[in-house]
Amino acid sequence: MQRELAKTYDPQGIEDRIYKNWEEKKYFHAEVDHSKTPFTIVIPPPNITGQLHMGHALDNTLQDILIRYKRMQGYNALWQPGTDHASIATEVKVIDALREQGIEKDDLGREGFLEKCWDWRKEYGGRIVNQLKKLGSSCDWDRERFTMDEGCNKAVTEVFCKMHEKGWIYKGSRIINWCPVCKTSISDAEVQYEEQNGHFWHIKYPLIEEDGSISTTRFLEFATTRPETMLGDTAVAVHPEDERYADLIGRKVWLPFVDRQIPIVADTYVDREFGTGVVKITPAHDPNDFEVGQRHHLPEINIMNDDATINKNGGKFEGMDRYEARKQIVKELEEMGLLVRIEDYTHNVGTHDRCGTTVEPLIKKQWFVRMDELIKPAVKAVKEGDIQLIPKRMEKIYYNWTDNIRDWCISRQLWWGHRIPAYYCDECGEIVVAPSMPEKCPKCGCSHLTQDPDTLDTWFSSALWPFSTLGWPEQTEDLKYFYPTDVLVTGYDIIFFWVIRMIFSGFEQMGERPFRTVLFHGLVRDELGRKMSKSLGNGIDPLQVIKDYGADALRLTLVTGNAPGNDMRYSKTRVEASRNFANKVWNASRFIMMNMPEDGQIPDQMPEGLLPEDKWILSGFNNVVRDVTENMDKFELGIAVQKVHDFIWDEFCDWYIEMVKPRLYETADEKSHTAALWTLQTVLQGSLKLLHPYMPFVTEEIFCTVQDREESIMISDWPVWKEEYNFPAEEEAIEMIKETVRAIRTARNERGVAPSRKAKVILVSEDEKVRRIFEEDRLFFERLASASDLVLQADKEGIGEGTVSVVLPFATAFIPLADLLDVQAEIARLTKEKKRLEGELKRSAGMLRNEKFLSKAPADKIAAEKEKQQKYTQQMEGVLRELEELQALTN
RNA sequence: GGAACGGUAGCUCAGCCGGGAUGAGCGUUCGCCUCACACGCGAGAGGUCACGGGUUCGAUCCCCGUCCGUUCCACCA
Repeated sequence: MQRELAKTYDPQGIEDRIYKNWEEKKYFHAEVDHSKTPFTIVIPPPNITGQLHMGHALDNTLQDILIRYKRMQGYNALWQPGTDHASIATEVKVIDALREQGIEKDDLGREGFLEKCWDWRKEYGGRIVNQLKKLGSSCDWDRERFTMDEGCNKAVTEVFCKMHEKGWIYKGSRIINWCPVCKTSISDAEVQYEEQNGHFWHIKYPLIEEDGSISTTRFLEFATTRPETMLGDTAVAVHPEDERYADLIGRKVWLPFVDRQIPIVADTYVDREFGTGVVKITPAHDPNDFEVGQRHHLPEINIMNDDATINKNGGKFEGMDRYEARKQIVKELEEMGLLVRIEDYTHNVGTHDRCGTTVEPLIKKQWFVRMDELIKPAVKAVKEGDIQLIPKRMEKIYYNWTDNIRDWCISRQLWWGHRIPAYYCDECGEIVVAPSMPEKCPKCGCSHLTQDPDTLDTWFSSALWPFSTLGWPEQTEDLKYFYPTDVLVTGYDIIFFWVIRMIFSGFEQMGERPFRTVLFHGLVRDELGRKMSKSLGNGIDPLQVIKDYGADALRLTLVTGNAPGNDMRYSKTRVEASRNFANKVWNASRFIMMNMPEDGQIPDQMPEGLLPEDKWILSGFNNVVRDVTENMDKFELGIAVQKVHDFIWDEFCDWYIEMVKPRLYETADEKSHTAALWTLQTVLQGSLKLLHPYMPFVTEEIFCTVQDREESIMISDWPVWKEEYNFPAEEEAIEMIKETVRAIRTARNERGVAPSRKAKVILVSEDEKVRRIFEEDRLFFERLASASDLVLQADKEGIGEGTVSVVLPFATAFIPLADLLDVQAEIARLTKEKKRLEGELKRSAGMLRNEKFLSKAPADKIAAEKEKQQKYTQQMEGVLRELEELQALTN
């Protein structure tokens, strides 16, 4: 049984071997089993273009902890994995890769390009999956899905057709956000506002006089950040109650360059206080102007091509880039005397979150999802608590979005994605939405139809993920059994993109919430608190961390000391601390293995003759089991793992193992020896189980390989609180000894006594119970307190001068160290102690003298305070006695 | 403009749904290579819990205000 084990735990190699074994044994696989309760998590599907970053590492660590915990608790735990086609992200990458080979997207044509995308997916789609495995993720890989696999495609088509039929998906001309580089529309959620330094150009348009001539004296002045849009102006607006312009409403101004006369309209949208109180109106290129235009039936003049160059509506500026046109227009306005001044101006500019290009709002015919009705059940579910958001404050962010929701633009002018199942009749233009190409046009009967060239927003398919992965639209057994899922774990940054859309899709398609709980986590930032980003180059590669420190260390680091929804900082020293803990666990186990009997046999059941320290640690373990389980059920994973960590290190290793050593080295008492071994083994195993969800590899390595056990820890039973492990009396007794040991150590330390130098300890206590406790535990007490001999007595009989005294509430310990005794130093030490006790007694007395406290505070608080006071009083008496004697010596 | 989060030991952060700050890791001081572990052991030092009010017998915790930091939403042209 005894074998050579490395002095330090080295995760390299071990982790891969263990993971492979888990996979081979099919431990991650879940099947419908009505004898068990399901527990389901669907993975936020990583992009196929993705590389594992710290955000993924955190997200998947949390999911793995939950799924492993529930699996051990006996749930039928399914972690449904898969990847996302990531429409635009992938398309951009493929285009870039092709360009390096000198190939343009259009050269290949749609079919050819899509082939390249699928090649890409084949090559890189598995990469992130393998990286998730390195982390230890216990996903059911047999069920791996892809947002563009056959089933998901079917789900997308089904939803599109159903919602179209219901009138909730429609095609319309609306103002949308356009990316001139990606040449596609994007949704509101994909627009990122960035503060930029720009200019505010103050411009004036001449008034058209009554006789139709262009005035040379009367102008209407306004300001704009985008002068080039004036080419598309179809009005200027003032506030209806603005006296300055009251007489001008209904008249016209002259628009230079395009030589157009445009009306002055009155609209409350205008803020009289801002600038001159005049706004130019460009309905085709500004969302607010668009609305003004609708109200006043203004023409919408699009002045831009898809690449943001000016189109033929821009007259002589046709063909110019938007910024070039801007420059030119400003210059010419100045020459015409229509430029009043230029002001520096900092404002927010909408950019495309993928490529950073400034988006252009413009009018396009696109497909939209009507949101007003769809969102209602999603709001209700959160309001009524059917879906719980953790932390709760995320609800405010959620409602902020749902309350101001706008229709969702879902069509994209991209090729990689789900092609919109709409077909146009080449003859009559009829639109048919159907799962597949109709034989002929239902209106004119001709057989020439063309499918809509656009694809869907990538989030359209992700929104269906919780049920499409389980087989929907088929009514599969999996779907009935595993849906709704239990927990969704994700970052708060995709609450709008994904979480909300899954919720309303779940209600709409399944008639039920997609998950009960959403556990949000924050961002992993760098050591300086900055966001990790490619451009900053401050990203930390989790795979490198795994290589250097092990997956367990990384996982522990990511979950320790972090509360839901809060951002955290990555730091190397924290990973090192985690690695050190893995090593600590390893060595504690190594110690136990080294002391196992040759045949490895220890009793299964609790043996007779457990000593107080055995009962103490068992009781402590029992409490940790209860607390940790409670914390985990509340998703307080950081707190839970802290408790496991502290128990293993501070209680089990630092105290219990040290207490038990004499019994292991001196095997004279067989019964005591066996009791110690059984306790060590029982508490170690239980602790490993509690730790397993967090640190799956090291716990498995010890549980299986080191302890030579067939069955994996990951399918073992989660510990439960047991009455037979509950020993409150021993807890109290051992705590008393610990306190004494610590006080003696401190006193010796202050005297500069080396630990190797042992001295006699005389413990004086009138309390017979106290003396009995120390008598029973003298074996380890002597060792821990560096006592050569422990003498117990009821009074100070026979204690001579030259002893260091350590005053405790229940006893006083005397250490004869005549040669080292410095009376003045002793007096100083005791005086300090006296001062501390005086402070405590004052506080306590103050509270207990306060009649309002006595009359209003709960009884248990009062009792607790009285107990404290008594304890301090006793200790104070001892300190004063000792001080008196020492002072007598000096006289 | 609206909102949220954070301000606790030198650093990074837990915690506190009102009752002595025995908080954690790292760092630091002193002593130890003590037969599991120096990725370690023992013992310390270190905090007006941002500031000002209020509620309360009692506030680091609840309420209001202020300052500082971060973020989200809106986008006044």
